[in-house]
Amino acid sequence: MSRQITVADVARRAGTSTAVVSYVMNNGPRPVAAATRARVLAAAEELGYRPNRIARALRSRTTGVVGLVLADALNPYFGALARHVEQALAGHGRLMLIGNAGYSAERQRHLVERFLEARVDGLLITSADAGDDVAAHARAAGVPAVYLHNGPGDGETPLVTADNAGAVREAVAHLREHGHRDIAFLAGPQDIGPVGRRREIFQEAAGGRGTLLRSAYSRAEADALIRRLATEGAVPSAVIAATDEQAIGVLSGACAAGLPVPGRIAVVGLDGTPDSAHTAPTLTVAGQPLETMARQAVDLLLDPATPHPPTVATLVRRRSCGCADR
Amino acid sequence: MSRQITVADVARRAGTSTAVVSYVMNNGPRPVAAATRARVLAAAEELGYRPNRIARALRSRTTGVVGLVLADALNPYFGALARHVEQALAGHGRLMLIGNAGYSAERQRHLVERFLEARVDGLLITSADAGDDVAAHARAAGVPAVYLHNGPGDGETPLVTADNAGAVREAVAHLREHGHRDIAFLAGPQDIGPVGRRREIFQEAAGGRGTLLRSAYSRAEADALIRRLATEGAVPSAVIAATDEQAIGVLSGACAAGLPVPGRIAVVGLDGTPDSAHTAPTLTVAGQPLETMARQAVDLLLDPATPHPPTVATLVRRRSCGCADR
DNA sequence: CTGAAAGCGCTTACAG
DNA sequence: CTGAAAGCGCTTACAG
Repeated sequence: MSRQITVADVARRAGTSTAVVSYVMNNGPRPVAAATRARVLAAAEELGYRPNRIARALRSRTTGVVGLVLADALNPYFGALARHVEQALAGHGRLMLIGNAGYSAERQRHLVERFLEARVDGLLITSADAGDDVAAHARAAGVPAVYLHNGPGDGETPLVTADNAGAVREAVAHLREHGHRDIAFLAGPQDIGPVGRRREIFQEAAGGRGTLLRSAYSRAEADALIRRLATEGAVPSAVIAATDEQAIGVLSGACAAGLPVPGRIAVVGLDGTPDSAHTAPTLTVAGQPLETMARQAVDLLLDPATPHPPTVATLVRRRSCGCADR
Repeated sequence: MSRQITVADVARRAGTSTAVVSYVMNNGPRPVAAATRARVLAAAEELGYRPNRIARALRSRTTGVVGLVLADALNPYFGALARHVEQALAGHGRLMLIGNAGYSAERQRHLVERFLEARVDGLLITSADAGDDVAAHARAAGVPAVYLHNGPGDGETPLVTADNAGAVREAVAHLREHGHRDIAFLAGPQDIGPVGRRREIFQEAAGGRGTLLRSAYSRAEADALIRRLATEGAVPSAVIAATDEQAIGVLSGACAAGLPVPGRIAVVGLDGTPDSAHTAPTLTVAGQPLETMARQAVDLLLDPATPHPPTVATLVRRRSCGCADR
């Protein structure tokens, strides 16, 4: 691998200056005569010129890279969000640096610091807990940030949230249509963040009649919980899980314990992850518009003036609630 | 946000030169007197100095960033691989640029080109089809590349694969232990790549006695296939799915069609994704060592001399094959 | 052990 | 419309 081809090489071959090469490669900011432009393009092509984004970034102070710090891409809720964020960024010609913080505030800070060193043009934070306000850190460095899913909500940093209230209310109303009066809510270990809010909203919507269950936000823990409830004879007839992960765990736990879904226990999730469409039985969800949320967050990051109407959850009737197969 | 703090600022405050600041920040390559070092560190701390990796990269020709091009992070097999790759890279202090090619050879080429422009230190390719040899493109640019999961296998670019043969054989042997004689194999639409090889190996292992089924590598298609088979009365008593995605689709399709798993149809997957542990019923898999594969690929990328013993699949007995619950 | 200075490959005022 | 040259913030020979 010989020395890399630079603007100087292209300029020489095209019989022009490096400035003009730059103007051609970037379509601006100065106009270039059509003939000159053609010569430059030809020279670049012939030499196999590949612009060095690093040099460009140093000079222009913009890297074209956005950093996404997220809790855990293996959780399909975050994974789907990440996927849609990448797609939205690609639509704007941006590259994505990704870092999983794995529910650790320290690792989250570390990642943000590394991303700032890498001079990302912006930071997207999709975190499980809003432990400390990492966006403030970014802002102090002059880097715009947007929270997606969860944030301190102090109005300083834009925040795109799920429609927590709408999702819970849709789920409760739908289960009532199926005749359920005593609905259980499977919350997380503590009521923090947007998912914590879902518990509050549930208790409002249920008018104090609901049972409260708790497990970690994981399939394994929700699965174990249902098995335990089965041995104790304390299985509710309907459960709304704060997250799809928990709902899926309820499904596998119910299966293991021999509890028919939805016959013995109806289940509804509140995320609307892609996974929910292919469980056994298929999972009814009050689904969040994950793609819209991701796009909105990206648009907001790239242009803070973007309007961002509140997200709205939609009920997706599948089989776990008692609806018939489509 | 005022002007950014540079090595020059730190040097001035520490009463030394920028060279020394660099030596201190990088722990080399020249030694620095302890007292000087302390002054530099103090100055950097006081000024809130944040090294500019872009400038560093331009000069040192190394960015500390690795690009991962993968088929689709929403597929848990690729998603888990990506997660483990990131973890392995983080262990080496590297950042990860990620791009989903989504089964499009063109988008894959585009991503590789963008990553090369961004001057990644290396490229990891986890692709569904080895359409064209993008690693050759990287190598031509002087950037090392490693294929993970699938590659042209011409020996030019290192390749870390799953243990396809081992997985299929374990699955067949185990289903035989359960008394199954006629085992069906759910292959992809065509037999390409490593997953395509699984079909060949199956036919060897089954001694020509197996039924061949086909569907896209997705939950939805496998689900639809099983429902159709149910209406036709052509459901096999045991099926090995080429991918966990398909196996999970079989589970949801069987549930929808009222076919008990494993009673009416036993199911085994060949990936060992995290998802397989929490299906209903839980999915027995001949699992691939995804974390080891990811780590190996990263080690190989960073140091081509790393030994890489062949991966070995392990049978994980769960309920879908007919084994009792743990 | 330390300093002065060149140079990585671009972009962008500035001057023509 | 085009060119000559400065400068982005580092690292690294080179000289002391």
